[in-house]
Amino acid sequence: MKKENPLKKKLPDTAKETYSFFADVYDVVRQIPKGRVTSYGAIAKYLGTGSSARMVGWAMNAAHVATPKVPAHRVVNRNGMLSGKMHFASPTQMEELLKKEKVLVENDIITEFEKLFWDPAVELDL
DNA sequence: GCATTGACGAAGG
DNA sequence: CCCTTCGCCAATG
Repeated sequence: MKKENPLKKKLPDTAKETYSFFADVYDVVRQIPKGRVTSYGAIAKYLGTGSSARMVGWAMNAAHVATPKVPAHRVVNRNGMLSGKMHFASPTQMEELLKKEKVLVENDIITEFEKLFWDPAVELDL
């Protein structure tokens, strides 16, 4: 069952399969509990690592138009750094959102990232 | 159609 | 331990 896709307006035939990847990424990110965070690599791994973490980040770029809105602010790199904060409406938006969820951010790095880390491959237990 | 880039990550020096 | 290089895969120039 497909839902309305954010990029369906473009939807190249070559990317048809790739599209499932997008949907999966969005679905996983939406399942991230409040106050928790995960990494691009973790998501990629959960999806089978066959796609590489970069594709996750790339998918996030399109997540801005995904419905419902994907909490992309809960996704950071393996370093726990807010690498994509500059892609939000405001460079501080990501940080603000995280702090609202009791996620402390210091110097663009999530404090105790290891403790707040939410691994879909573990939590969702495949 | 080839070259560069990118919200990443792991490995090598 | 810090910095550089390679790999991934799709998009964009």
